[in-house]
Amino acid sequence: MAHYGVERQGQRGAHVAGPAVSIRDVANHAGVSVGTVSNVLNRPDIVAPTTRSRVLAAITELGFVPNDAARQLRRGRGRTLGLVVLDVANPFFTDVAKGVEDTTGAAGMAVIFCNSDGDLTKENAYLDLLEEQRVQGVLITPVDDASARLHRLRDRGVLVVLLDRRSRQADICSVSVDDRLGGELAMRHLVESGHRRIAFAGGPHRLEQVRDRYDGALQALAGAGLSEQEHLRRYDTPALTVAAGRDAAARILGQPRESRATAVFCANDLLALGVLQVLTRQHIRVPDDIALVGYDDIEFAAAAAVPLSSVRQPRQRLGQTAAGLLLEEANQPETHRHQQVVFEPELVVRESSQFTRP
Amino acid sequence: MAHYGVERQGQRGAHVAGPAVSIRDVANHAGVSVGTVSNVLNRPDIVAPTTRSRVLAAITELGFVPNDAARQLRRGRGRTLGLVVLDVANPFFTDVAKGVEDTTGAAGMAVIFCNSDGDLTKENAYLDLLEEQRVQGVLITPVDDASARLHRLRDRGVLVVLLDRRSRQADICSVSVDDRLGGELAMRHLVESGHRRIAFAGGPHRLEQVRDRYDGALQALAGAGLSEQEHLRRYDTPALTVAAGRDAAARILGQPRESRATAVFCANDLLALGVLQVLTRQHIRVPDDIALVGYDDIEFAAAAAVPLSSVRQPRQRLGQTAAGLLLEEANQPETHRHQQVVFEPELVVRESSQFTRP
DNA sequence: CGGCGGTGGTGAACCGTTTCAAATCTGTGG
DNA sequence: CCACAGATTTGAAACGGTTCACCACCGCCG
Repeated sequence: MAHYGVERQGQRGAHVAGPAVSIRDVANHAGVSVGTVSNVLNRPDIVAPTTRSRVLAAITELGFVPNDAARQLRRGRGRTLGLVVLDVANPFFTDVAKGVEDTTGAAGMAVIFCNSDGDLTKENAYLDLLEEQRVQGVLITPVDDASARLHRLRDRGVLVVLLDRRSRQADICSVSVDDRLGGELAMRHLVESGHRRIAFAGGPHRLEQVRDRYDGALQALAGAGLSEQEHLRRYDTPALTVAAGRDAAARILGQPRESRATAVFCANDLLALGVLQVLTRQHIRVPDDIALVGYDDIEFAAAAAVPLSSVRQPRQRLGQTAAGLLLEEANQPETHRHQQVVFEPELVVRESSQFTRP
Repeated sequence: MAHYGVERQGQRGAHVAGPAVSIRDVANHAGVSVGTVSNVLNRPDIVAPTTRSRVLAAITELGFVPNDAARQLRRGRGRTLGLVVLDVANPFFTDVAKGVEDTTGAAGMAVIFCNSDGDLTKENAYLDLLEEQRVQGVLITPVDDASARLHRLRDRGVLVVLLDRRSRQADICSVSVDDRLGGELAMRHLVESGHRRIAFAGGPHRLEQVRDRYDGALQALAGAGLSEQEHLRRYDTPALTVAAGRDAAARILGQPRESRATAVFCANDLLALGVLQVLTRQHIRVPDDIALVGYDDIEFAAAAAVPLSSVRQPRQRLGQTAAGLLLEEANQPETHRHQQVVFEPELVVRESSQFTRP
């Protein structure tokens, strides 16, 4: 697909780009010293009104744009922060990112957005990069535990806040959602709907979110007096994507009809959408033949072939809160206390799991 | 929703963060000069093997991490680049972003991801920020024309590549998809399927993408000898989101049955999903009662309630190509020639528009 | 009229790299 | 034994801001 036509234009690339104007040029042009210009920029109140306006005029006239690298070099730390997520293509994370941006944008900070893709190597590469950038801090959903690496970062002065992951150490802030509870809610709902052969699709189990949701599911089973071996079957996926969901569905449908699961709980909505896609394509009725519950309640869950039951998380709030904690720690280090914020998830029941078999 | 429990931990925030180790410390520790350390970092080949390894040892021993701000200050430009998109929450843009990341990551560059949200004020604020960061370049899908602003950027030495938008000026690279053609394909398909009352949902018309897709649709109509007034009706939306789509659907359904559109062409898939959601909820059959075509062919289009016909764009490739052009211009400014790459879209017909009325 | 407090403004040091001319070292051929 | 080329290494000058000790000036009080 996508043939394309390139149109070459005669324009040569070499561009003039006159030497950038510096604070020094502004000072000359306004007939003041560099220190004064700097003051106009940073503490306008301490410079006399007439001087100030003269400097400001020079600034606009010359089109001066301060060089943040220089500022940063002198001040020690810049005004950017890093956000490392597991998957940009997952709407869950883009919503979280929106929340982060809300908060940081208001504070005039820039976000360097990094996508680890669930790959430890990429995660590390990005952390290196962020450290070289001397970011104020990092908001991260780590691929695995990573606490050693993160503590090292901290010791070097980079603030760290865990996102969508509960911190085990009391000295690192974290903002998360109770995934065990979420898993429990979903599973209890299925059990109470009468399901006795349930599939859990999710992975990699390296991800704490996946493990916790699974553990929560187990707990719900146990709570109902049902055994894991008899009633739950795990279908591991290599990633939490639509494609992985399609694959898991194929495996589930590979089972003989009489022992096949009557309900599937997916570790996130992308998986669930993938599963759903295969089920509908094979004319398997949802929820009548197989019920389905996802996780995250992304916007597309409600718009799916069969509106998807899902476990809702306060995505945007997650991002806002995490960014807020980071900014607080950056700006009031004396009064800041590390904390683990844990939100509560909420089950949203839609058609994909609405009542069924006895 | 989302009550939450905070658990405050006794840990105070104040953290030691010993003074960052600099190239000077490394030099001392290794018994060489700073120049040599710098050489080890940047041109390892010109330093004697024994010295090199001694320096490298010192680096790891002290845990030295180069300060990019200082490097940038000296070199003039940093190793970051800005990406400004209209909507992070739109999978189209996250796929584009993935493409950008592929290319830049391989080149060891970081991406500062900015979300203008279709808001000119935010767009400008982000451009200011990127300029202060002295990014190498900016990949941007502008809210409106913006060429004045972008040229000013350019003149200050920031490379600019237009993304998903064709550049009118020959001196700026652009990577886009032929939106007129896309609109034409979609509309022709509907017309050929027999539809004679068609709705176009999209907006704001400030966005060139929207205008072009609409114009393409008009062209297809004209090509079939059908008049705009009689056969097409525009439903403007304030944004290209699912919510806006739901709203547009309500307006479309507000029409009397006999004059109501029998097909809807949406300027993007998010809108289409919103429309679809309302239609299914109101038990209006798709495509029998109303056919539907979206645009972008995001992953969720195929997994929708009724698999969505859509106009596919090479999203990831768009990002890769744009980033590639930028890097090329940055690294070989002498040989670089500005160019406008235009990809061709492709109509993907699915159930939402599969044949219908005579 | 001299001393004084306060307001504005100055200028040089410094942040951590890169870069480059100059210094030093190592062999080598004469 | 020396001049000389090539290979390494050195040291100091930028880069563009922020910061801070210090200076100049002004009006006021005693």
